[in-house]
Amino acid sequence: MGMFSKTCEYAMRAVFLIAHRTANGGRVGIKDIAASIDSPEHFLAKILQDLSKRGIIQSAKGPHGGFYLDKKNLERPLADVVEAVDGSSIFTGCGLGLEECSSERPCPLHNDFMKVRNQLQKILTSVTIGQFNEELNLGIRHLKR
Amino acid sequence: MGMFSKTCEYAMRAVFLIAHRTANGGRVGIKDIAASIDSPEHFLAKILQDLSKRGIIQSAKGPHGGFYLDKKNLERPLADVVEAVDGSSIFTGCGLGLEECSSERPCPLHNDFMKVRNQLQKILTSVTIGQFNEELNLGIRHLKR
DNA sequence: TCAATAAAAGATATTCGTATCTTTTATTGA
DNA sequence: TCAATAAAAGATACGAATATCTTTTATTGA
Repeated sequence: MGMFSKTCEYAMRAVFLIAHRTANGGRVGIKDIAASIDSPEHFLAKILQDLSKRGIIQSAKGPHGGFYLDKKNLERPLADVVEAVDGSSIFTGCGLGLEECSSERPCPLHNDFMKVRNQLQKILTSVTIGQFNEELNLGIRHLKR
Repeated sequence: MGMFSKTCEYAMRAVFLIAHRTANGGRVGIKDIAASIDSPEHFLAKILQDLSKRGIIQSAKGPHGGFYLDKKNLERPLADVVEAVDGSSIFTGCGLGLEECSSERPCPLHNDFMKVRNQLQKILTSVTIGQFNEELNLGIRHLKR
């Protein structure tokens, strides 16, 4: 696996896609999303249900229903999605898996890993969900394959 | 999970411990290692068997047997351990899990993630397995809890 | 040669992330 | 009111990572 769980990868791709597709109003359905980001439909549905319950994305049932994002959520940092799905351990956990690793009681890699984690956190908190809408429109950023 | 698999975390802690314990000759047994890094003994045994087969660590059977490291392996970069266990995807993979993510066909986070991965790779290739022996002796670095 | 030691190897079990399928609930428009 | 739509919710399945236990092989020293 990469830096994040598969679940989290799908979640990030999905929120980017939803932002891109609904920035000008409207909603996008689960089938459409799944096809657009190349993810298993029913599995993604579970993930989006969860994000919806947490208020990170919006959803509506029935005809013309689907997923969308309100203004506030468009400006939300991607870190919120990651934290909702994978937890905050990616930002705070020890690289060697120690429970009590800290500056006072460091593992061999503590100092080095702090830098990596901080950089990662900086990126994920500064990137917003809606930030790539234009580049996705232009087709110079991709969410599948 | 964190940045690496649990298997990889155990592997890293184990090689640091073996280096620390056998730098001045001798060997260290699996029970001792497992207790010293707080890992399940039989599971760790499998991991070390694999590292041994790959030549990243040395082992000897029988009385006074155990695991150890030769001079060459002491100077090996930690990246070799990570790559042996988790593969190289941590250094090269797309943050969003895309197969064909590249500078020519980037995902939204491609540029940002390249920096993180490069920094990680730089750290893991510059850190050697034997680098922390002294600090482990002094008890200012830890490998358990 | 033999008994003790310790890793290697094999078999099996468990847990969790991932995935699929079915049923239910809410919404819409005719 | 009704049929169609689409997400929510529930149940189940699958596979890989994690973990445990047993048997085998190699080595040592007496």
